Amino acid sequence: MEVDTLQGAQETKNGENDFEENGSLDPVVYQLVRVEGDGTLVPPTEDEVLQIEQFLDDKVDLPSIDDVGNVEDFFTNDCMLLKEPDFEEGYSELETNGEIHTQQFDADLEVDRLKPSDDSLDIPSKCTVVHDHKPDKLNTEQGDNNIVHQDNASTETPKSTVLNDSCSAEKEKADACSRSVNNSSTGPSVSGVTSSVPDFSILRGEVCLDNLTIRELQEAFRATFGRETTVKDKLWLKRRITMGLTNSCDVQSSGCVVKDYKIVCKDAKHKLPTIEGLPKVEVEATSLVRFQVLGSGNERDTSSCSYYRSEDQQRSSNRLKGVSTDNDESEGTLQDEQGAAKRLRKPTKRYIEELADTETLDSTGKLSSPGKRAAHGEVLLRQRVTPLQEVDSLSITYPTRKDTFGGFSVHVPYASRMRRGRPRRNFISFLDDDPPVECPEVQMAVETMLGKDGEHVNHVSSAVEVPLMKNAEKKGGHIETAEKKGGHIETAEKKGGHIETADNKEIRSIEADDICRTDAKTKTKRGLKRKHHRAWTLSEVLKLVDGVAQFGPGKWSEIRRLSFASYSYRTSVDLKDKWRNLLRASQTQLSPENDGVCPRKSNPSIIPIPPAILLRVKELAELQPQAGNLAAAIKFSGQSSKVAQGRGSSGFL
DNA sequence: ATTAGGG
DNA sequence: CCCTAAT
Repeated sequence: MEVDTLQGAQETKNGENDFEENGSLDPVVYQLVRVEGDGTLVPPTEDEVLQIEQFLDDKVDLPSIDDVGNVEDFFTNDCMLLKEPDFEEGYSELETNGEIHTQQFDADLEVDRLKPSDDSLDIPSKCTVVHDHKPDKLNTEQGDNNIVHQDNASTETPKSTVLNDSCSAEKEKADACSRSVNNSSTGPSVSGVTSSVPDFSILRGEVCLDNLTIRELQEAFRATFGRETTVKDKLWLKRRITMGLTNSCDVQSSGCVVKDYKIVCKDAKHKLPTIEGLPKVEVEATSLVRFQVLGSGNERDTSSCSYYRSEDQQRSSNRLKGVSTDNDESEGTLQDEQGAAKRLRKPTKRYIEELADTETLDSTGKLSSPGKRAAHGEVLLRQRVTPLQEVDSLSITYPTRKDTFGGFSVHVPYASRMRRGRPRRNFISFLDDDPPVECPEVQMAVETMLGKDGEHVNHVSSAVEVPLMKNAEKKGGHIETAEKKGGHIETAEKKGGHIETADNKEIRSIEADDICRTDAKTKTKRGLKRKHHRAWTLSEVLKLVDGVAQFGPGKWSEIRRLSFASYSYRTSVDLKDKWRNLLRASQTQLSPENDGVCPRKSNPSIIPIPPAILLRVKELAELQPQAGNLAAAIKFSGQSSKVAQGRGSSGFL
């Protein structure tokens, strides 16, 4: 047997980094290793590394500028990430300093007075203690793999009882929640159609999370995250679901209503206390967290619950049945038009070259049949990877390096520390030199960044800071001045050269990736250095979806400017690509043929995109009749088998 | 410079 | 993600 652990080594700083003092976390250096049965540490595979990094990434991404000021919620969320009780195996996070958590909890409690009973503060009782590896105490916390593990279990074993129960429960809730609209039965009825597909209908329409039973909450959780949970904790579930749907840690534990996968705040009074300190623009400006205050504060949840219910559920039933009938006709005709309207392009140069290559290879006898795409692809791939020709392509041959931590000497792949690392630069100088007096948001943002910074900056070699400036000059400082209203940032931009601001409220430091990328691009002629693959975060996906909902598909540059201002590494092309993938995913993964069986489930390191989001994607795709699914439908008609199986990278984070 | 599409 | 055509 083997146990996978993520071992963390903390660099102690005499409590200087206490949260209370400067708002930053204790820096923790994580290193991913695999602990074999005999206790030896073995470097992980690249996939594992990436997976964990993604996990960490996600965590760090959470308090993105949108959530400036909600520090306590960041912690809450952080705790939740670590806390979830229903874990069994997989990677665990070992933290050498158990006090960190309690610190966080304390802080959380302190700030979070309105939610004194917030259960998410519970310290997990199922912590496993790993001994002897470190002088400090080690707490294992829930990792990432377990999530997937759960998901597998859930997809493989249909739980009819749960579904049935949720059906009846849904009715109950409908009764309790609404005075009219008795067709609510249509909603629950569909939930039984596919047993293995999460019942997203539970999130369809307007649902008061407060009124759900634990089981319903669990179902909603499953609809949100695509995996099951055994957590019995209502508050936890509610918060988690809310966070999932709103993609924010800025959630409240009660008073929230889900309407079509979006969190609708019913009660303005329930707003978090921290928000009051910030200008309202801050909250409203974030397209992501759209707290729509429906009605006045004294309006009760139940009253408006039923309001949207009827039409929503009708829509949902239609949708779940597949493409509605009346749409079929119009879409059919539209398809042709669209297909004709689709951009035509002549074969690319590369395509021609590839053909030529194939032929030459074929003539030399190295490649048997030029028609076989697979073989062709392999050849091309090999050509691309051949290391010897490009000496400076450092990415190809990284064996392992010896690394020591905790007195252990371990071989660690270079890849694991080649990149990663969030902000690689401390803002101290920036703060000192350029005090943004009039802009409290910026101040808070910087502080938050510092908090984030502290987590990672310590294990980052300072070497990257050198090319940073150089790079900043080259690329104009990576500054996004899209909607800058005041000029006071510009001083900072001259100094730091790595500040990206939009709306005067989003600040972000350039990542080493950017540097590597630009460097590679300018240095080496043809980008043999690929942009580092950054797995799409759930939050990013949500931002994208929201952006599309807001600006419409195709407005990638707009979306990037407004919704992705804090993600300098996502280009508009990236957004476009991701959206395309999401579309595919929404069409394959949600289709009944797939029977909800998550494709590629062989690889448990990949988290499937929550079905709820996919549904939103699908909605948006249907809503925008111009392109999307129609064009795709044409295409799929040709090679439907491939698509039906849902291969390809779509649908996963 | 952006967008769409193929790979 | 990358590349390139089209706009």
